[in-house]
Amino acid sequence: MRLPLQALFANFGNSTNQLFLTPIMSLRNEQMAGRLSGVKEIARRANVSIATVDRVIHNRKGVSETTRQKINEIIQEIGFQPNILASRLASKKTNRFAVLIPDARETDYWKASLDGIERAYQEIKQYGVFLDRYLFDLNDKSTFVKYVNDMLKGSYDGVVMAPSFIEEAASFASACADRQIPYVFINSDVPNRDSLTYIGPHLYQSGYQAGQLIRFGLKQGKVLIVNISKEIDAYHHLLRKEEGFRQYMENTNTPEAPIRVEKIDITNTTDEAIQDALDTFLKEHTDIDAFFVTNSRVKSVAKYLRNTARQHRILIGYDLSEENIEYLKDGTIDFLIGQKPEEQGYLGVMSLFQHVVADKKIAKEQYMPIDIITKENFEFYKN
Amino acid sequence: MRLPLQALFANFGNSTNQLFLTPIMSLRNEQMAGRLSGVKEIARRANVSIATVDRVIHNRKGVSETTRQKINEIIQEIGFQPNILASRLASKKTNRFAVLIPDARETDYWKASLDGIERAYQEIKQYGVFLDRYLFDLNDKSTFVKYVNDMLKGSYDGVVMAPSFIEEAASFASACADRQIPYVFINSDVPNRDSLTYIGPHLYQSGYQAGQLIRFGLKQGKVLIVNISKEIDAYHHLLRKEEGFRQYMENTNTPEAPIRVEKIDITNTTDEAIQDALDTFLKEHTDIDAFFVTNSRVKSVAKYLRNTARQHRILIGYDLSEENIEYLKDGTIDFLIGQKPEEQGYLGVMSLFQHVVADKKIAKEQYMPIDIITKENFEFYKN
DNA sequence: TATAGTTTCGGGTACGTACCCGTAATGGTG
DNA sequence: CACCATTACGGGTACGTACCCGAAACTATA
Repeated sequence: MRLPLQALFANFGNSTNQLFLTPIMSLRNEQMAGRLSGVKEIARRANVSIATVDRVIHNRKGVSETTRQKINEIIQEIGFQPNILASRLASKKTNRFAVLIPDARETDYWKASLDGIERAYQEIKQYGVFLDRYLFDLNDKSTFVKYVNDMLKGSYDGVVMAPSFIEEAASFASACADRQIPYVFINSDVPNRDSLTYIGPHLYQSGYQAGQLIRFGLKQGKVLIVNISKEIDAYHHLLRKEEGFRQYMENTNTPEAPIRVEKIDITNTTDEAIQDALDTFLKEHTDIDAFFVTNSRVKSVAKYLRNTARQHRILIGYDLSEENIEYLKDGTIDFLIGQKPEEQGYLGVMSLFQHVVADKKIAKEQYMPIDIITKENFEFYKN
Repeated sequence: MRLPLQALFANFGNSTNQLFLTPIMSLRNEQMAGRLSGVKEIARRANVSIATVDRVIHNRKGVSETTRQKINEIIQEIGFQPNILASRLASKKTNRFAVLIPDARETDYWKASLDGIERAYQEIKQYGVFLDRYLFDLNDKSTFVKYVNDMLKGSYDGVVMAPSFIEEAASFASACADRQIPYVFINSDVPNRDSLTYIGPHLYQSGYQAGQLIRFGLKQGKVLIVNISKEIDAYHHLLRKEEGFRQYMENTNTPEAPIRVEKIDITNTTDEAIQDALDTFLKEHTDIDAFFVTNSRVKSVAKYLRNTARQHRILIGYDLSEENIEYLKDGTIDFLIGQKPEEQGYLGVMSLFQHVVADKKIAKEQYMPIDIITKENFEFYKN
């Protein structure tokens, strides 16, 4: 039995001051208030029926201005908050959401994201929410397009999507906007689109953070940035991380302790191709001290470094995949930067719910913490 | 691949009996709401009344063994999950919880914890839960004892406490156990007490993590551990961190690159006393490269280092207090280890709720992630 | 077999809110 | 002043579950 715990009331009210003054007595008051608050009490005080109070609460017509004001005053006075349990139970209203994310076959990053989506769904489905999941093939843009068309026919009340294919995602977003359907981007953003919210990493800053870690451990020397990506769209995101990383180095470089930055792009993502590319490059550049891999493919670099027993000082990459953690454990990888895919999925669905069902304000950007994961603390993190 | 949601309900579509009697719209609603799986449906299938189904669900007596089995089978078959909204609405049952944590005047660590508690309370109070907050004075053990006595008189259904005074907390725990009241420890544990759960940092491991960070940046040299605490109880917790830290150094020390560890205990926590103590110590030990402060008092060490413009390589401490963040921003502090007090408070209350109200299994230990906070990523973390 | 005691079960109402439907009050028009 | 359209409002039922109360069925005993 799962409870919709975090479903509602996401307001982070820090009005704790009163508590310091009256630590104990607060209960009695609230209990009292709990007993005689509610539409019935409002109706009694305003000398009207429950139905009229209900009309005021929901801004429906059919109430005289005098009565409306009187009721609103009482609502303010007793600080009425509707009982969502009863409310949602009584209204037979349902909502349909859809998510569009990559299929999880290739990586457990998207597996984690889907887990978060499921977790959110378990919590909110009792409130009369339905959720369809569309899992497209990252290697086949046409599946993305196909699902987009399906979704547009489905008349959903909200959409969560990972805009892996930027162009197509942008036009989908436009279509949603036309239909007044709120949409949420997770994992990566599409600039200049009026999404309900973006939930994901701050790419630039996470690269910047990687820079700090490398400089902290290296002091001076030569760093190699490794971009491994087949998809040109995804590549765009890697660039943002690279920018941040380079900027950090630039900001902190001094003549006495310089750090030089090299870079390699690998677009064939088979393991052999990656090993070959690294081998070729490193035969020519024997003085690389540290590696910054801009995504979860860091495992392939780790594999190379371990297999060749190549001397290196630092290896940093992204994401808590099982393979990556293995290399973290054996010391090949020094740091992993976590992007909380599970949390992204969870928040994506929840944000929609908060907006559509609970009518809450949603922050335009919800950046994930830039988790620094090491051999010493990884076991306290979930992906 | 699209996962068809309808599949979930496919099993229930064939029962035609009721459909003829029921108007189409009602059926439609039921289908939409996924409510062909409630007590009513079970009652219909078992050919009994709702009341009897209810008796089985709540293990009440007054049902023949035959009927009970039959109903249980149906419950299994359709995977019945009670609607918590309706359930909690119908039962007038209420629960009363209490929290006992330090007053937030001295530090915003406990402020954050209380925020988390409030956030949890906002979410669960509609389920008929009431919460009392007792905020004791960390400098006055008698307030702790006083509140403990108050709480024992209050006949609560559950308690969350920060066992700052170990002895007193332990005997309180015993008293709760006698009264069958579940209790949760947050922030620090009391060994050998059968608490519902412990929610807080893994002290030893967080010290171990600090060790990794210092070695990563320092390679070799001399480190000073700084324990600043007036309370002998709290001091015990600092020791656990120190142990972990020392163990890491021991595990990784090599003759070529040794790191030596010094230590200072400061028991007078006024700012002047701390400054004096540090000054005295460092006048005699001029070769300290790095500092590990075992709690949030790291700000005082940072203040000293900045004011004296003392050359140092690394400063690590605990907690995201505003002051600490200031020193993080200006580079005096290199790393802060976060212990998620807000999350601790939230989970403390929620765990109690899950256990008492929702009857869910709770993990015996819920360790917080050991967040590594830097100048580059702090803005993505809440305390 | 009548009676009392026990077990087993169903009807019905309540929880707090949503919303349909019917009616009284109001306003405007000839 | 009669008529109708419109506005303002109240009564009542439903949502899915909890639980009270009383009735039926069964068992045991004389």
